[in-house]
Amino acid sequence: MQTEEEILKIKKVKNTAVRTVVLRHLLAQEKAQSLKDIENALAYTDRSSIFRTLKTFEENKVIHSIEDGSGMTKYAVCAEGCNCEPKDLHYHFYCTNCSKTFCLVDLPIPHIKLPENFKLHQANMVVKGLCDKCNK
Amino acid sequence: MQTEEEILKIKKVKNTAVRTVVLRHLLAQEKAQSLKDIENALAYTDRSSIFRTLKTFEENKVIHSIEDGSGMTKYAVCAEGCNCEPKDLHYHFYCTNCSKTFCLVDLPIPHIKLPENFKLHQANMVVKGLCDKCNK
DNA sequence: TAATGTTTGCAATCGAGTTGCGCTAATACC
DNA sequence: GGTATTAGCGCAACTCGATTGCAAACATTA
Repeated sequence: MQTEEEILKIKKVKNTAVRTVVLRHLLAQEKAQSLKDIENALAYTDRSSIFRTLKTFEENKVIHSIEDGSGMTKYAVCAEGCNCEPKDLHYHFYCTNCSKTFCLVDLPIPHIKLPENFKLHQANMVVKGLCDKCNK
Repeated sequence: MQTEEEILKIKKVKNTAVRTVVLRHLLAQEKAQSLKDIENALAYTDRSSIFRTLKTFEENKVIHSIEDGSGMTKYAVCAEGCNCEPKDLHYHFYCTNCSKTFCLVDLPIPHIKLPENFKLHQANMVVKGLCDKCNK
């Protein structure tokens, strides 16, 4: 397990107080977090600072973002060695009851045969339903 | 090809002027449409009326919605016989250049093995890149 | 026809995301 | 060390898609 400092160093992102606490929070969660989730967890850090931190992290592939259809973009730390290329992508599961988003990292996305001359760059795969806790 | 009236009858949605023009517009497009797209196309129909019409259509499975990550939900008419169940789902392609969303209806979603006790209800699969027109 | 329910248009509101700006901290340069 | 330059931060304001309250118009039923 890498520390926040190690991750930032590897991804060539300068370390700051805000970046450390945001990344620490993301590492501590097992579910992808929205801007609001992070804002609530870090009471003394401004929303726009968190927002810009997330942008920086995403540009430098520290984290990846997920559009789960909840209306809020969620963020999760990339796995070690991830370059956010199609081959690094995985499915996400969004629980429609508890609104949590799970990274299904063990479920790689199969090869997708696109129509002629289409070029694949990215993918956002979200399956929705009930998670184990809500499926009672 | 079914007419608007036939579709609404089958899906048990009462026909009205707004519903007819919205559905006609959606049927005439080959790309999924956003609320704004529809609003622009139907100059004399109020946005909130279109919005509520889309909600009604979605509830009654006349259309399905797609979150393509553009920030605007897009809508497309369901194929005949579609019940918006997992087996009816398909991938969508979002062109990051022209912002158009394509339904890849010929590309069914493979069976997804979820973790223990997770229940699949829906899926929102969007691959992103360049469409044939923009991939030059 | 009267009563009731549904649909529509307008205006206002909500909320996630984003930006401008001034201050402060860090870094580079002399 | 001292000063100039750059980067990061916090606050407040703003954007824009989505949503709602309300009253008028329309449709349905008794």
